[in-house]
Amino acid sequence: MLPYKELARLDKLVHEPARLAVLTALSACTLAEFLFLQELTGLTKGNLSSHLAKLEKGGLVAIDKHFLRKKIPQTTIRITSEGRAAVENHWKQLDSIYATIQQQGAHSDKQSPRNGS
Amino acid sequence: MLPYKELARLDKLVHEPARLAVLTALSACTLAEFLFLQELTGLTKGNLSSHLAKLEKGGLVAIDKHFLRKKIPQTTIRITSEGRAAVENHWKQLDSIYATIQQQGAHSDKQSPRNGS
DNA sequence: AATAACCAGTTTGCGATATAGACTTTATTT
DNA sequence: AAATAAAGTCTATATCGCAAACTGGTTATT
Repeated sequence: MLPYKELARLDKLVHEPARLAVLTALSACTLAEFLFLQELTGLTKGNLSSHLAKLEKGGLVAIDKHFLRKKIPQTTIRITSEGRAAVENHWKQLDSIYATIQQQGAHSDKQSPRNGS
Repeated sequence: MLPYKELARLDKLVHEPARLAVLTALSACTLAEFLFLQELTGLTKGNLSSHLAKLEKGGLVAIDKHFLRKKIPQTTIRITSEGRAAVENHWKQLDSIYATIQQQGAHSDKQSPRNGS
C-alpha cells in the first residue's frame, strides 16, 4: 500500500496527540496514577478523564479505583497488552512510513512522488 | 520538556492523518493535481477538498485552478515553504520522541518512566 | 460547630471537526 | 435528445476535544 494511503488510515484512537501521549507514557511504566499521568502529559483533568474513558472503552487501558482513605478515590491506570501492541505498532508504522518518504529525498519531479520500496 | 507533554501538544493541523498524508505526499513532488492526490491518499473528494481548504487557510499549501475546458476546473496544489517546514519538522519531532521513548527500553518500574535525555 | 478551602476525578455544554453524499455546470457517450 | 460522467464544492450530520462546573468527600480555619 502507498505510504500516503497508509497514513490517511492511521488509527485515530491511538494517533490523537493526547491519547498517543497517554499510551506512550503508560507503555513505559507498569502502573500510573491519574495525577501522575496528568503531570506527565500536561492535560487538564477533564480532558485526561475523557481520553482515558475512550481508551478504556477501546480496551487499550484498564482503570482501577481504590480508596486509600475513607472515600477519597485513587485511580490507577495500566496499559493492557492490546494497548501496548497498538501503540508500539503505531510508532513502528510511523517510523516505517517516515523511513520510506526519506528515501525519496528532497528532490522530486512534478507530480511523481517516488515509492521507496 | 517531557516527551509526553510534547506529544500532547503536537500541531493538529499537521498531525491529523488525512492532512499528514497530503502534506507528506506534496513534499515529495513539485505539484500535484487534485485527482492525483485523491488517488495517492485514498480520500473521498469531499474529504480531500475540506482538508485542502484547511491547509490553504493555514498557509501550508497553495491551490491554483485553471480551466482547460470551458468551466471544468483543474486544480493543482503545491506545498508552500511554510508547509514543507511544518511537515518536515513534524516528522522530526515524532522521530525524536520515538527515539527518546525507545531508549527507555521495555522494562520499566511502576509509575516511573525514565527520561532518556 | 460552622464555614471555607481543597481534593480527585467525573460530567456537561459548546464550538470545532471529519466525513461522504448532494449538488452544480459542463462534457461525453449512447 | 437523453443519459451518464466529470471535477470539485457545498452541506448536513455525527462525533470529537476541551475545560469549566460539578460531586462527594476531607482538612483547615474561625
